[in-house]
Amino acid sequence: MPVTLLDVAVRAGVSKSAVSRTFTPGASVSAKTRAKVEAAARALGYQPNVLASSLTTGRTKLIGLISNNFTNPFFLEIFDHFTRAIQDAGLRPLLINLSDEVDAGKSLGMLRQYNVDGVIVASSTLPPEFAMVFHDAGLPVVHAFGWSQPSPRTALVSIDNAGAGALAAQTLLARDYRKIGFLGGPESAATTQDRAKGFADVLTAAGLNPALRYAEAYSYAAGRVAMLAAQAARPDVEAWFCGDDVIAVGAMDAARSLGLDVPGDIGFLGLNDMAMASWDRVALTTIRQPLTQIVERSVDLIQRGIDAPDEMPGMSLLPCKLVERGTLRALP
Amino acid sequence: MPVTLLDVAVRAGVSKSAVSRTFTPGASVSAKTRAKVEAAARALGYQPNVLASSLTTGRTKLIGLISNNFTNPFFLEIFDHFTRAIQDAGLRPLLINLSDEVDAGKSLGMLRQYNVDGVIVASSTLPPEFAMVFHDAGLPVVHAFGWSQPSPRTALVSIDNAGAGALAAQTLLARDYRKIGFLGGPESAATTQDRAKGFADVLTAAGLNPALRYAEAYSYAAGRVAMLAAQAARPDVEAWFCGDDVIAVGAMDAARSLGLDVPGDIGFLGLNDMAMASWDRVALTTIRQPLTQIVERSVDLIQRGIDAPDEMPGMSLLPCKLVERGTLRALP
DNA sequence: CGATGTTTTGCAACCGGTTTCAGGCGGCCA
DNA sequence: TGGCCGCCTGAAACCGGTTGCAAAACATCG
Repeated sequence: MPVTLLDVAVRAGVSKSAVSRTFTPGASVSAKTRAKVEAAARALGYQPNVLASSLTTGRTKLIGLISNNFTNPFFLEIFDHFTRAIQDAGLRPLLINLSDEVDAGKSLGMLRQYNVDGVIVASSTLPPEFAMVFHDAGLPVVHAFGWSQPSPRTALVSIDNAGAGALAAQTLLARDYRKIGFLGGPESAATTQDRAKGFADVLTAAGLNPALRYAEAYSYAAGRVAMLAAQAARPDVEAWFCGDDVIAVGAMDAARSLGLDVPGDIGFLGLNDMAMASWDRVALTTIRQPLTQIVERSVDLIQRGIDAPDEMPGMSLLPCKLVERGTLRALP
Repeated sequence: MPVTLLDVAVRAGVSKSAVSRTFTPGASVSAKTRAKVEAAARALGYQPNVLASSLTTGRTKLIGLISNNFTNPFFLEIFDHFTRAIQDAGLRPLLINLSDEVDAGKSLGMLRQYNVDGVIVASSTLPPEFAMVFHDAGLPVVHAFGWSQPSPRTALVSIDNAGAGALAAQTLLARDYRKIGFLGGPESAATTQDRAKGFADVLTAAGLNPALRYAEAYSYAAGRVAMLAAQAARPDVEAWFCGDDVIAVGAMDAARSLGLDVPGDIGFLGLNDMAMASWDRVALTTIRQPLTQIVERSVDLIQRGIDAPDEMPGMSLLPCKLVERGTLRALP
């Protein structure tokens, strides 16, 4: 049923090679032949079969897009941007939902069956070793939203997590908060640790001693229970920097359920700037991740990795920006 | 670099065919040969190349997953379920983000290049004709969350939209609302029309005349502006049934910005039951779509379509259920 | 033990492309 | 007009698998 290269060749009265060359950029075909082939191809509605050509070229234009975060609404925005950027680069995303799987080997197996040209790991909770597995298998890989190690062995695009933590601390200090806490995502995630460190360093330098607490997941529910516990343990804290917007919302709802007013009695600062942070009923003051740039840079790096597999992996740490809304008290 | 079938054959001391047959369920191989091959394959870490085999079998185990809704948070849940269900069925999702593209031909071209085995269209705003394009091209297709036509020509899995509208109307009537409105999604979407009709039919039968209004998109912002306009035109309405949760939240925020109390002055009923509907600060009374079942049924139908391409397309309309929270006044 | 029937096996062709290679053709120059 | 060169072209091999077919191996039975 589908029309093949041979069909086009016959109709155009040329060889298979001629047709193939017509569709291969930079190949040697005369203008006359090309015209005949293109006419025939158009008449027949020919679509070259990427899979067949991948056999000889070794290129599928398939990118494995791996994530384990299908519950945090910020990731819908991430997927939106990633799928568009991948498509616009002439590639196609093969999506892998890890759920709770942490064994990269299984994903590697899946992706190798399809000969993907590269892999993008979009996750802030997976360890660098996860991405390394693909690297070791010879696949170009970019870890987006990952942990900024001193000398990363895979390409990495992320925010400067320590910098974001520092910005958060400065933001709270500037608003005259002195009893300050950090409510991070899962404690095991290195991104969380970086944020905590950048945050704590600034505060210690200011002679303060921040409370440090962690939610068990990047979710509303986890933020809620973590804040209930935090309020029991540290009711003195006046402002919390949360490692994620959705955790922040959960935490704020917990605070309100205890009769506290935001930002009157207690302040909250988020991280990400998800779409819902700007809803009236949320109006979360937060630190924005430069999502568009992270995605653009990731796709750019993956393409580089495909074109020049031997180049050193790149690392991009992008700066964050404060977005002022209504969950912190005003500047004095 | 990657190990091929031939490598395994050489190592096991058998022919290519023997190796191929070992990995083909139901093929004729002796236990002895199979053992040798499996040992060799294991030792070499062999992964059969799905793409190469697809050349002869015509099967890629690739499913095109198409959507144009990457901003409605409910769709993150949908993607989560779909990607998992597709993976669990031994298939892989090739994701296409339509953005504003409405020409199915372009997607068809992309997907044919990869010889996908089937297509799932996950969208409540795309017309049935969109899915038909794939059907006409000979590809199994399922339209999930689509419009329930009397005699669908492609497989369809969706809620009973008219039924959901009727349930909404009954819910509002039971709570003694009499001035009632419908704030739907895009007016051009047939799903919206079905919901409006089911809703209006019940109310007309009760001697009432509902206000009908439409938001321009399934988004918070669209819900907000639509409600501001609605309040200007129909300030008498006491309860609105919104065609989507996120529209409902936008509408409620608009109402609050006008000084109205929910549910004291005005009631709201949503549709979907997205995760955030249960957040304290939302607590939206809404009609739940049976997401898990819709996804399961869709994947089931796609597999049927692959196995028996000539069968009649199936249609599944699943019932919805009311989820009571805090945005409607209590039952009398 | 030979005849017959049933598995199992390898060869070779094929899927839809790409690419090497040798030769054909036309153009240019002397 | 002949010779040389460079650009195009088609034949054929190949990518990594699958599968029809015929022969080999094995099992069964009289």
